[in-house]
Amino acid sequence: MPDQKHCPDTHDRILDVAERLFMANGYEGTSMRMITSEAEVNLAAVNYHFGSKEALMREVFRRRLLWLNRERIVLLDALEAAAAGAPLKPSQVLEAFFGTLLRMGEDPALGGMVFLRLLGRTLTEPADFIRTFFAGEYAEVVERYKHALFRALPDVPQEEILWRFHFMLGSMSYALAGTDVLEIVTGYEPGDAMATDPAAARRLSARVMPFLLAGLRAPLPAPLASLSSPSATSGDSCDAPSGASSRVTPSPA
Amino acid sequence: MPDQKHCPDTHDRILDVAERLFMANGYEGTSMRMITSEAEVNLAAVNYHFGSKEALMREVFRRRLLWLNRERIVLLDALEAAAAGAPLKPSQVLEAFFGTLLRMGEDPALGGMVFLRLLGRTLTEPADFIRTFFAGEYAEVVERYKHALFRALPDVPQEEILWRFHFMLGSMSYALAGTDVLEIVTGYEPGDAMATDPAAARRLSARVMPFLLAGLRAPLPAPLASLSSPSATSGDSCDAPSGASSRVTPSPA
DNA sequence: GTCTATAATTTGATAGAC
DNA sequence: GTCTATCAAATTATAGAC
Repeated sequence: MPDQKHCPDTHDRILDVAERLFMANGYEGTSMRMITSEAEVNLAAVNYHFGSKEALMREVFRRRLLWLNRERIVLLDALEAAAAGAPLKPSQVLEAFFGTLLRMGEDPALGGMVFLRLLGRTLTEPADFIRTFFAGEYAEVVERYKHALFRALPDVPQEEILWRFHFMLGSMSYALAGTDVLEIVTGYEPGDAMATDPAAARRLSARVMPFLLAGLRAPLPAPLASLSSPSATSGDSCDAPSGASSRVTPSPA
Repeated sequence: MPDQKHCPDTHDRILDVAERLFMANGYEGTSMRMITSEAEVNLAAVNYHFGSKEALMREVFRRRLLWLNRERIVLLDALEAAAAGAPLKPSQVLEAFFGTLLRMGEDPALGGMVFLRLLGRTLTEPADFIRTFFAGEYAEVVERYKHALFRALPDVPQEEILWRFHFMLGSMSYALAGTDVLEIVTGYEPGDAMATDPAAARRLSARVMPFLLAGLRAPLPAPLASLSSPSATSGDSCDAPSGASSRVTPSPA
């Protein structure tokens, strides 16, 4: 157990470089030698400080997710205390969950855009040890926010809310990863300077939050009667009602 | 150039196995030996038929994307011909673009859910050669659908439409990859039987299409005046107007 | 804590017989 | 087209001196 207070440089420099390289090349695409040479530390230092490559990967996430998910809980506690028993507005829940995430992108001390992009791409990398690790790190915060959304949208079936939470995570994850076939949109390349610009988080936030909120409160799909005819199953029933007038109750107040 | 008409088995069996293993383990996480042993072909067969591992990866996608993006163009041509110059409805454009994709998941001959999940996770893997390849494969179809959306939503700034196209791709990509921290939602594990169930595409379609359509037609964000106060930048302005009454013009007819 | 040296495997690719 | 045998390089990890 390395508990010495000396040389926080090496330990943290490894984490910082690993975070950036995992973001740019993925876990499998990044070798220990790439990390140690760029961090200018000895190859054996990684195993000394972290034990293995997998443990390094976990630690890269642990130091960020610890802050993120704790902050999310604190914010939700504060919102619910202020609401005094009343349900929160959907926008409040989304702002607490995704706004906290996006705010990390503006603060290099919290990982900045480098960590956000790493998180975005890692959420679709189903290496077993990462999935297991994430499941543990996210268990509490997901449970809390699920129920906050259930209360915020009492007229939407809970299963539907879970699906939409899923879709919102996807939009955010993909937007953060920032590797799009629509290069025009994001305007940056991976590893680019713009890709790690803290202002990117603010620009993204202004665009994505209305999108997420609208999707979360979308009219309910038809009770999926005719699943036999593929070309008529989806989309057609969703044009006429476009918002507050449909089955979904808008947030109170 | 392998042009012989013999043994389509080996050639195609390599592609099928590679598709499944790349889906489950990613490109870097899948070795040639894993592919050849599972496909029960000789190790040298891959290089004989495809030339290299990178070329194999490209061919895995090429045979699917060729059909997908051609079908998307054909469908859009038909819709625009039927509209006789009038703009399409947003739901028609989404149905042609994403509905075609989801329909691949129901047909094993088109790759089924295995290919859809591979595509979903690969869109966030920014290995250079994959990005370059995708850019070429998607160039035409993206250009066509961009302009179809511009026409379908004449009152939404084009840049905003591009962002929302981006977000929609993200929801879809992430939902297809199916590796979520909300395990309850999807209910399947990667590599699981349920994960490759053709019915999964229909279930997903009924859930995701209304979400995408609502997000695409969300109220426009405030002109982002106060970017200084992070907690008030987003979300708060999006509660009151929840749909058709806002600045976004609903689709014609 | 840092470093050198190296073990033990695995990787993508190829030469050449059949 | 298929196969065996093999190369050259890269990988994670560790032992042991300082």
